Amino acid sequence: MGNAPSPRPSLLYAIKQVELAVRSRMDAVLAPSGITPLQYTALTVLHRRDGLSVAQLARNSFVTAQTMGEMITVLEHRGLVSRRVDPTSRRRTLTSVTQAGLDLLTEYDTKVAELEESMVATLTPRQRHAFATYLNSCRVSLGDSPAH
Amino acid sequence: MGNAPSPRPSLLYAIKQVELAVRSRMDAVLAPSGITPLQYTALTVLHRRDGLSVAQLARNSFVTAQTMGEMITVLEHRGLVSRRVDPTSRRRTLTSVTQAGLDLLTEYDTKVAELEESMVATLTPRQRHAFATYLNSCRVSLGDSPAH
DNA sequence: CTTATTTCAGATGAACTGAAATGC
DNA sequence: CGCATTTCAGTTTATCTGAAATAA
Repeated sequence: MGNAPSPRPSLLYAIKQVELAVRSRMDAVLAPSGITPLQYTALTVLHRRDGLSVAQLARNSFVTAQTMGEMITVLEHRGLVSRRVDPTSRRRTLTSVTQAGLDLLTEYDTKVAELEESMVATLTPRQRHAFATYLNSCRVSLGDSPAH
Repeated sequence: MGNAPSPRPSLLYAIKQVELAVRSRMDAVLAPSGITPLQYTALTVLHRRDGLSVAQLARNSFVTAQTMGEMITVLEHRGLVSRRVDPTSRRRTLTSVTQAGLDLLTEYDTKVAELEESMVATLTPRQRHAFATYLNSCRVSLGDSPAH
C-alpha cells in the first residue's frame, strides 16, 4: 500500500462505457415505439421464456418485484402482454407476450439487430463468438441469479 | 415480415446483464465509502485525466452538465475533489482529485480490482486482453467520443 | 406458522427541461 | 452575435421501503 491507484482503463469501466453507449442508442431506436429499453428487454425475455411471473422477471433484472410489477402493468395496459392466474399456484400470475407485443418485437428486432451489428462491425465472426463467450462467463462468475 | 423475432440471447442483452451484475457488486463494495458507483467512476476519470471541466465529464458519462454539476458539488463538499478557474477560459472551472480523494481511490482500488479479477477469473490473460480489445472496439464503433 | 407473490401507498433520489448569468 | 459553461429552479420519472392481502 501507499501505492497510488492503478491507472484504470479497467474492464469494469469499459463495460460501463459500452453499456452507456448502447442504452443511448437503444433510446433512439425505441423512441417511436413508446416503450423504454427496459420494457423492451422485459418483452424479449418473456418472448424467450413465456409465462414468467413478475417476481421471476424482477430477479432477472435486479429490480424489486414492485418495480417490475409497475412495468408489467404498463405493458399490459398497452396490450403488449397479458396475464393469467397460474393454475398450479393461484397467488402468482403468469405473463405472456400478446400478438400486439409480438408484432412490436418483430418490427423492432431488425433495428435492434442492426444496432448490434454496427457495434461489432469491426469484429470477425470468430471474435464475436469469443466476445459472447467472455461476456457469458463474466455473468456466471459474478454470480448470476441475483436475489434469492 | 411474418417472421417471429429471432431468439435473443443477444450481445446487447449480455452486456446489459453483465453491467447490471457489476453495478450490484459495486454498490456493495463502495457502500462503506458513502459514495455511489457513478461518483467513484467520476473520481477515477478525474484521476486519469486531471483538470476536466464539468461539461467534459458530463459528455463522458452521457448525462447533462447540470446533473454532473450536482455530482461534482457533492464530491467537493466531501472534500474529495477541488475546483479552480481555468486560466485560459475564466468561465469554466477545472476539477481535480484532492489528497483525500486520492486516499479514497487508493483504499478502494484493491477491492475494485478484486471484483474485476473475480469477474474474469475463468479467462486466461490472453482472453482478458482480447476481451478488453473487443469492448474498446464496440465503444469506438458505437461512436461515442467521451470527453474531448 | 412461514414463506412467496402481488399490490397499494408514500418517500426518495437521480435525472431531466427551462432559464439566467457569464465569458470567449 | 453566437456558442459554451455553469448554476438556479422546478418537474418528472424510476426506483425504493413499508405494509397489507392472499395463497401454498
